[in-house]
Amino acid sequence: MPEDVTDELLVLLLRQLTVESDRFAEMFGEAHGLHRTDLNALAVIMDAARMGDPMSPSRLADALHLSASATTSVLDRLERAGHLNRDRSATDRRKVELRMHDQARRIGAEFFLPLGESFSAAWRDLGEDERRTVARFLRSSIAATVEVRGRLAP
Amino acid sequence: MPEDVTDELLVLLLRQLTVESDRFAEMFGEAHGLHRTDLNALAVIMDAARMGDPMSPSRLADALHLSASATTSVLDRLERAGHLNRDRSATDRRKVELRMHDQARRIGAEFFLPLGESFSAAWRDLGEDERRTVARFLRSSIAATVEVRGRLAP
DNA sequence: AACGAATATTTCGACCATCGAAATAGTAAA
DNA sequence: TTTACTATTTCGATGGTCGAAATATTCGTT
Repeated sequence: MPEDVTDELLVLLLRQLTVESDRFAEMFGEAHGLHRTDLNALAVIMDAARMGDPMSPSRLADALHLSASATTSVLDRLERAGHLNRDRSATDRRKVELRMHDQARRIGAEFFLPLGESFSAAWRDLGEDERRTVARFLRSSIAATVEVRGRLAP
Repeated sequence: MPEDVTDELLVLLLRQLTVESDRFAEMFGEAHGLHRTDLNALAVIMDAARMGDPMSPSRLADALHLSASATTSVLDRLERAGHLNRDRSATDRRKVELRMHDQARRIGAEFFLPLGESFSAAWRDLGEDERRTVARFLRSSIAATVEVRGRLAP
C-alpha cells in the first residue's frame, strides 16, 4: 500500500529541512568564527560579485534587513578577519565597493561544495519528470510564502 | 521543449525557499513583539505540549542550542508577555514545567494557519505520485543536510 | 561657480540577547 | 545526615543591533 502524502506531512518535512539547514549554517559559522549575519553577508556579496556588479554597504543593508550602522559593523568584522576590503568607487567617491578575498571565496566553497555534492548524490535517482515536479513544488511553495507575507505587510 | 531541471536550479530554489520563510518568520515576530528565538521556543514548547509531555527549561535549552541562562531570559520574556507560565513539577521540585497560554496558541495558529492554507492551495494540483516524489525529495535532502553536518561535527 | 539639498557611509551612545561562572534549591545515595 | 549530583536562576561581561548625529561627496539650481 503506497504512502499517503498529506499536506501536513509536506509542511512537516519542509520545517525539518529548514531546521536542519539552519543548524548546518550555525555549526559552519561557529567553526569559522562567523556569525549568522556574517555568513549571510558573505553569501550576498559573493552572489553579487558573480553577477559582475560589486555590492555596496547600503545595498547589503537592504538585502540583510539591517540598519546602516549594523551593516558597518558586519563589514568591520569581515574586513578585520581579512575576508574582504572596501574600495571607494572611482566614479562616485561616496560609494564603497565591497570585494571579497580569495580566502573568503575558499570558505564559501568549503561551505557549499560538500552540501552540493551531498544533495546531488541524494537526487541522483530522480528522473527528469520527477525533477520538474519538484521544481514546480518548490516554486509554488516560494510563491505561497511570499503571498502570505505580502498579506501580513500592510 | 521541457525545462531541464539541474541540481544547481534545485539548490537555488531551496535557498530561495529558506530565505523567504525566514523573512516571513521575521516579519511575523516583529508584528507580535517576539524575537526569532522566542518564536522558535514557542514552536518547540507547542510541539512538546501536543505530544503530551511538557517541556522543561533544560530540554528547551538543548532544543534551541542555547545556554541555560539564555533560556531563562527567553522564558522570562515569554512569561512577562503572558504567553506561558512556569509550574514547578509536583514529583521533582527541581524541575519546571512550561505551559502555554491559549493566547500563545492563538498566536501560533495565526502564524501557521494562513501559511498552511496558502501551501495547500499551492499544492492542490499535485497528484498522488507527484506528492510521493516530493516527499522523497524532501526526505533525501534532509538526510543529505544531516549527513554533511555530521561530517563537520567531530 | 557656488550654495543648499540629497545621498552614502561611518561614528556614537544605548539597549538587550547571549554567554560562562557562581549561587540557589532540590534529590539521591552512602 | 552528609556528600554528590541535577535543575534552574542570578550576576557580570561581551558584543550585535539600533537610531540619531556626524562626515564626506555629488547633484541641481541659480
